[in-house]
Amino acid sequence: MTTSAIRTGSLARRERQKADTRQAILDAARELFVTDGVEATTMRAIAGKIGYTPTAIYHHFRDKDALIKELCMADFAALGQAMHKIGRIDDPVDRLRRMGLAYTDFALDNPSQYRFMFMTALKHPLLDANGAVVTAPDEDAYVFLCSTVEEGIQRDLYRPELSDAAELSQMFWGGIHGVISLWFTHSKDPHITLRDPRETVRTMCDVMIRGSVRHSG
Amino acid sequence: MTTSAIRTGSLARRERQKADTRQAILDAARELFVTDGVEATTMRAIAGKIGYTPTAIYHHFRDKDALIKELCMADFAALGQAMHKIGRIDDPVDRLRRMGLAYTDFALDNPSQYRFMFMTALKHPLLDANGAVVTAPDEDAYVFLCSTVEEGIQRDLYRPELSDAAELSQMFWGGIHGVISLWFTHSKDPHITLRDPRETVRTMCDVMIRGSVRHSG
DNA sequence: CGTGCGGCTTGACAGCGTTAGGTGAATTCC
DNA sequence: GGAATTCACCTAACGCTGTCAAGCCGCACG
Repeated sequence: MTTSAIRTGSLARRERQKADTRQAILDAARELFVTDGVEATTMRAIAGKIGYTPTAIYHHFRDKDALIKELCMADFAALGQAMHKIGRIDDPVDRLRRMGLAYTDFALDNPSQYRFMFMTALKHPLLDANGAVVTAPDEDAYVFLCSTVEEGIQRDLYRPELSDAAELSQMFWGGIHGVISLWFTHSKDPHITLRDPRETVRTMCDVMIRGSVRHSG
Repeated sequence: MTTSAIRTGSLARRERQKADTRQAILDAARELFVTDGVEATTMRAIAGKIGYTPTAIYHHFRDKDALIKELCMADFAALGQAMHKIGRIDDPVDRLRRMGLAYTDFALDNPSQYRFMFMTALKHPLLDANGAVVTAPDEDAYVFLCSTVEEGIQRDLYRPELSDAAELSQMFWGGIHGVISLWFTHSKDPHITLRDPRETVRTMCDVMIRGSVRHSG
């Protein structure tokens, strides 16, 4: 009894300590990724920031990619949460517009995360600890977008030729994503002076919605 | 006279040989960049492909970035040329639509080039051999886009509140760019099945133009 | 014929992600 | 209580990268 209680207590403490270290790695990595960028952040820098050797990280994460993806998943969850806050709005078209603006805010407030989430191709699909393909966390936000568009289609709010919810969703998503990513890659380009991306996205939402709905006159 | 003729001849040959080597480097780099990607292509691989030592490249280009940019500039020129082929179309709105489709074709036909041209941030601005800031070659296509939009505004083809040519241009450009870049980064994502990007761009052009022009009923 | 220029090579450096093998303290077993 | 075991972490190294200082060597020139 006592031994078992001690054992479980010891085990629990050990696991908690390991979890703490793991979290410390994640925190250090997140901070460096945000300030220096993902590519420029080295495993050695992450380890040094928390007083460990680089190899220690490999006891908690398979490789650098796994570490990045772990952070990425949390970001997808945060994005999904931001999207769901919009869920209350009744009119699916208005909801779509609000989602676009919220998505833009998320991207511009978390540029480093956004870059990795949507501007880099994944090498191998996300795998969890068991090696199984992880149900995409971004499915959350994307499915929410699709269902909002689908709802508008069902209610005959969009023009009849725009009946493909997936295509329409990808048009909206892609459009906003494009303005955002152009801002990230070219805002410091001396040759092109970009307008404020929030303004451009706002205009784009207005234009796209007006071009999509029925009785647009 | 004769000596001067000989000297110039020798010099010319030498310079031609150097230019040939330089071009060989560019050709090898281009091929490897396209097949393996820019990041995955090493200086050693480029040099090996044409039978030189890696350091030989540094006698023709300041560093890897300069080599990449040299290729990039040629691509910008090609894109500009593709855009100018559209220049004949009278109606600036129709011209805009055609430019969007041509831009999409260029991107999907030259994915590797496009990736570097518009999906990576430049570290330092383009410098020519003299160290002066190079007049942006992409200005060509971008200025062409802006002037097409501006022409439409001048002719009162767009809605009165859409009077900012730069914002409108960046909205069109960003929108199309977004669909394309989402395709590049997520077309192999098992969680999201993207529609054919050409189709999505076509729909987007229709929607955006209908949402932008006057008398849209 | 000597001299020098310059394209190219040799050999190296520092840094990267990553790995095999070892250390030492905490825990468990007898 | 002493021995055995576990395991988080470290030491040392590997192969790779972009890049550079110094030297070689053939060709053009005085």
